[in-house]
Amino acid sequence: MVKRTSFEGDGCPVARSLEAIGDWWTLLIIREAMLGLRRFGEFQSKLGMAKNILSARLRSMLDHGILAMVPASDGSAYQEYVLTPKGRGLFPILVALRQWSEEFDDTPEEIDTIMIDRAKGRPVKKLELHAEDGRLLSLADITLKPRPAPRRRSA
Amino acid sequence: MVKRTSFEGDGCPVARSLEAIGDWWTLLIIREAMLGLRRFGEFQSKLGMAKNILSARLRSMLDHGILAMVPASDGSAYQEYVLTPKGRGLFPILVALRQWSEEFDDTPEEIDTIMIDRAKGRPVKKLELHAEDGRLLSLADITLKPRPAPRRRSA
DNA sequence: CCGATTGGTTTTATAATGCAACCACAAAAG
DNA sequence: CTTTTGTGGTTGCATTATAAAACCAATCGG
Repeated sequence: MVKRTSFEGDGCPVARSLEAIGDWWTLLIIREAMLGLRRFGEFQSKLGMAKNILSARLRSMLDHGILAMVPASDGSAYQEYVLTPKGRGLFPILVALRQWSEEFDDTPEEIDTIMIDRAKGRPVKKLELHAEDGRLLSLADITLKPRPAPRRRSA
Repeated sequence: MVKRTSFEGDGCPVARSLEAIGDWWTLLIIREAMLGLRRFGEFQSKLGMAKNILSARLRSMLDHGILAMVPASDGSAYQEYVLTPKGRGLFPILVALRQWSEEFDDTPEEIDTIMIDRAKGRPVKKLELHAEDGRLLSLADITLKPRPAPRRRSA
């Protein structure tokens, strides 16, 4: 096999995510969907991508349950692509990508938008990872452990 | 041009991140680096990827300042790849990817590891996005705004 | 009903990926 | 110090993905 290796069977949850959203365009489509775009043509003109690629990505996201097709919105007979809860669940990933650029990009002056708290109009804070007891955690504070065996009925 | 479209000039910080880490293998290499791998052969055998691809990805990450080469560690004359602060800054992205799988994967029983707080041995909480005043924010609570013009000396 | 727009599919060309073979140099063995 | 092994790659070729453009059917606006 020379096809692009699939991570489907992999037990690593990072690999499993990448299997669904790890290609070039998917996250950008999702970003636009989160900003309110819904129609094929909107995505295509906003992102400037080839229509066949967009078509393939949309279908893949439908298959993965990230997007769903809904009948209308205006009165037309066309369909629209909307995020499912699973799709909206990608929000922290986009925030993490954005904040990494904001913090480490070599030419941050080229970044043209900032994410603000709609209620107050103020920039948001950085994503935080906490322990159960509330302590703020960083890379050095965590480790991986095998998943506990699933509960059997008579174990 | 038919080459894979580059997001280099794009002002969107998500696109800019993807330019650096948006390909198939990069984040998996970084995951392994965060778990302690440092040598070419370690990455190659652990990930099972082609050596030329690994070579290209490592070079790209060096160029992007995500990895650095350091001379030794054991006494040998070989070199090792270690994460820079910019590379360690990718940690929230990996956490976000992991947690998305944990929450939305169709077959979560196939996920083989969980992330735990090293100090307490307990699972970590979900990533949280807060406003400056501490309110927990979700997708519906945020919006984007053009980046404020950079301060000029005599403005 | 006629033309334009929307939402794609098909075709064809190029770039990226995967695998295997090869190679230089360091390290270890004799 | 000579041979052998292991590390860290590069090179060549087959396959796959991506891109751009042409094409096409259904829908909508008048």
